[in-house]
Amino acid sequence: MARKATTLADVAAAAGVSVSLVSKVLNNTGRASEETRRRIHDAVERLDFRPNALAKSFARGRSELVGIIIEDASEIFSSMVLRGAERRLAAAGLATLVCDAAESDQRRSQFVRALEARHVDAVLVIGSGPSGLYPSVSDRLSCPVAYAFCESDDPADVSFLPDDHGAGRLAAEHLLSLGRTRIAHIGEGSERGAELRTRGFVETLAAAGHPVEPIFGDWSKAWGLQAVNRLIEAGTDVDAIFCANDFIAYGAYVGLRAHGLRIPEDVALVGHDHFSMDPPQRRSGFLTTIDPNLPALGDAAARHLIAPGTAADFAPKLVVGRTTAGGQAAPDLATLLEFIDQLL
Amino acid sequence: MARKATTLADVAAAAGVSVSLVSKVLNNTGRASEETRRRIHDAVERLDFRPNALAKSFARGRSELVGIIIEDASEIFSSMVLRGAERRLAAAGLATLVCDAAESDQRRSQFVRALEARHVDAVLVIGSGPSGLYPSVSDRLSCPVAYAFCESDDPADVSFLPDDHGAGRLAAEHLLSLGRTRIAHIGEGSERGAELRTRGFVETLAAAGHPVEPIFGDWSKAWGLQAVNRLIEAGTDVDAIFCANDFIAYGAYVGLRAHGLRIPEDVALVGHDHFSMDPPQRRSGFLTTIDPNLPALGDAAARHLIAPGTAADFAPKLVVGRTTAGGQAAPDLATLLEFIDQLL
DNA sequence: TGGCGATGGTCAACCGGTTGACCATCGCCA
DNA sequence: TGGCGATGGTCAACCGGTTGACCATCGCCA
Repeated sequence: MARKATTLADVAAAAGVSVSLVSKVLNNTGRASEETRRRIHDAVERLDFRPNALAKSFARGRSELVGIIIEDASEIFSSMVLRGAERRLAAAGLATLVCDAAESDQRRSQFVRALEARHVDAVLVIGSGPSGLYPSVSDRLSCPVAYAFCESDDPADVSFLPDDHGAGRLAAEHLLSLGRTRIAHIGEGSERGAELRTRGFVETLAAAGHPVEPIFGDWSKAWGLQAVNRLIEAGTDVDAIFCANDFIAYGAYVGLRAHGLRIPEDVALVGHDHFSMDPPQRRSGFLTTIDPNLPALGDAAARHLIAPGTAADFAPKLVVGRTTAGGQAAPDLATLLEFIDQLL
Repeated sequence: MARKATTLADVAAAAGVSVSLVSKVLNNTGRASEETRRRIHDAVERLDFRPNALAKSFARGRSELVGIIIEDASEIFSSMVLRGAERRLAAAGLATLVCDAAESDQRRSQFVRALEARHVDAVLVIGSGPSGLYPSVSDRLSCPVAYAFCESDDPADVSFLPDDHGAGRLAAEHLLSLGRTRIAHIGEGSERGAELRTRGFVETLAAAGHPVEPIFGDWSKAWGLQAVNRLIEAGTDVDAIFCANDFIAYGAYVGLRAHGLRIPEDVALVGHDHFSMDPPQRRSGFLTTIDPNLPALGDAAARHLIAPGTAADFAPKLVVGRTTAGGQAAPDLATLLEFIDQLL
């Protein structure tokens, strides 16, 4: 414990060469004979030399640290983005300094100053979705900055947003591919992401000759239930529904079942988000849904910071479950129990 | 952007003093006349000097960085602990390097090495609850280490665990204070935390002359529902139930209502965890529950690292809701809708 | 045999702070 | 008037790497 760590100088002495040569050999720069390299690596091994990252950073003027400013780390979507970004950065040997700004201007400013002081190599901002513009912090930082899961209010900044329009299109294409034609959409009425999903969905269906009259509420299961009741009471004849998120879809499921409709035989059901809130692990297989691929979004933003220009795909993915897949066997007992728990 | 940052030397030149004096004045060490201090602070202001944290850390041999190894950052309980720890560390000017080990030995080792290389000042390990012992990493690190939300397998380490036994006691005391006497417990049968809650609950009631026969299942709403059915079908006469977590309590609520029982008039209901999984924000007011106070646990662990010996309280807290509080007005419409959504 | 490029290495400055040793000056007291 | 402690400051080494300039030696070719 705390025995003086071995330094480059120790290694140099042990190998009988200069400190600078050791540095060069370990960084694969400069020339050295095979014999000398071997002696140096031997010494490194014997003395268990691990370079002092602090000194290294200082000497290089690069901290090998990336700052991440996140508006709400406990929010599930942001945290997915964060997770994807962190993995990519860690793989590149970059550690991350995560700051939860908690929507506070003061905390945000404080963090920006702290990150600047620590000379981070780059900063990634993770916002709280596509609603509204994020106040740019780029001019207060002297390193590259990228914005993920939000759009900077400075057009010069690089922002990464999920493809909500594409998500809607994907849902529409899936339902069309199943031969459904009497299609409804239960949307959400206030957020930009929902609006884009609705547009992607409606436009794709319109182009295929199937006009849709979306109806709008909030993100809740209660709204999904209510919306289905409203559709059925109005006599609307549907064989497929796309819901703005999975909660709404769960509510819709209950509503459809309550009216004696079979899923997917009578009505195919598609959600969006690809997660159940019930115990932490994701469950899949039940609800067909669109996965917004948020870790890939974070990954793409991180890659942009590490190596600008690298192409990265973060398109939403269709996840087919039993609410659209036809002809599958009856659910087994475990699945059934899980499902009851889901609905409860 | 990227204009050469001002250094101590710039400030010293501007103030007409030596670099070392500036350093001493800014760190409040060493002596200087009022006049000189003023000139230095003026120069700092004018040149917008912000010390290079990288150089500072290097010179001091302290990184002002704390490593946090967390087994699953997306898990709600761990993340509460993390949040509490981060706030405390940030308040002390310490930035955190968070590593999500994802239960992988390899990643864990990798992180330990990385943290050691970066010369972090301390390391906090956040485990995944009181089940099992956490393999100590202290001997691979040359800085203080603390364990939160898990217990290290090395007795020499300092571990912080939630007081599950106290949580059970708290639930029992609350129900007793309401005059309930025919009390049941719906427990969970596999995890150590649940076991401790059960013991705290049962022991407290036994001491008060009210023996309890706990029944055990899993953490699900389905189990809560099933357990209530089982109790009622067995003819058990209860006026209060403590459930191992909130999910079970929700299920129990549905079961009780289905049997026409009023809550809290006929049966008082207490859960544990203090969160609803439905949309990210916590909702309260409905279910009486025990809050394990996990942010305070994280805070306490962080304080231990910053200033060992500091007393810190992280006892669980009783949160009284409408499932035990009697005599309150009927819920308003908004609450009712929220509740329906909760149950769905 | 003289010149030149390649090979294998050393030297010293530098990154930007911190810290202990040291020094000059001043006022006060004996 | 000599000595001493307090005041206000400077000097230089140090933290542990990195990097460009430079140098000696060697083999090869003209």
